Amino acid sequence: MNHLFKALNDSTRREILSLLKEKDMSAGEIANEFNISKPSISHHLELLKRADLVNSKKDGQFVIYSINTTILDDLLNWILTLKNKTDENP
Amino acid sequence: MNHLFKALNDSTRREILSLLKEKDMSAGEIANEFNISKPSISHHLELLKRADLVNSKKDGQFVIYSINTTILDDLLNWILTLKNKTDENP
DNA sequence: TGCATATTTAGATAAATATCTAAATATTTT
DNA sequence: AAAATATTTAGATATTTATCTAAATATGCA
Repeated sequence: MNHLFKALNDSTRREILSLLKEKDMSAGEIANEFNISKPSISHHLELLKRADLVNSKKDGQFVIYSINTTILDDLLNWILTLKNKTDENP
Repeated sequence: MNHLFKALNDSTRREILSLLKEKDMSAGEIANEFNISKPSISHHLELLKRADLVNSKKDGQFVIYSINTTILDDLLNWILTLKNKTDENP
């Protein structure tokens, strides 16, 4: 859960997820959407990967990133648990 | 949204929310649950308040904190939007 | 084989953050 | 009014983090 919250606590990374929601993209394509150096974007992608929010696969010289939303179910459950004052109404 | 993600990106603050889910507590009661100084807890509570995740009301010399989960609806929607690949299936 | 393109790794730096102790403020009690 | 209790504010410090440039590591192409 720590990795997940950490990954989401940055607007650039959240924007990357929004982009990947629409379509898979290479690291370079993603970097072109921001006024941030490619190494910085690479670092952000690494944190997203560590949180299991994105997958990557090598395609020739490119690395294609895709979103993985299954991990967000954990977050959904965490939130819903917090919203249920007790477990009396599950 | 920035304040919200920032507030949640700390395990102490998330634990505070879990405590407040069960019952309202004073700042001191909260602090007693952690091996962290009271000023540090006070700082965490301030960040939770800035994110609108908790409310506080003064009761004599005590300050009673309570959880506010309505702001979590924004987070829920943000997650659900991300999970819907397109808006074709709303 | 050698050059161009794509991405990551390394190392440096400035800003943000969690924590502490000491002091200030507010309230209650004696 | 003075002492005790509860909480926050101030100021300091060590760690984490986002960012950069330069260099290293793939891969593709001529």
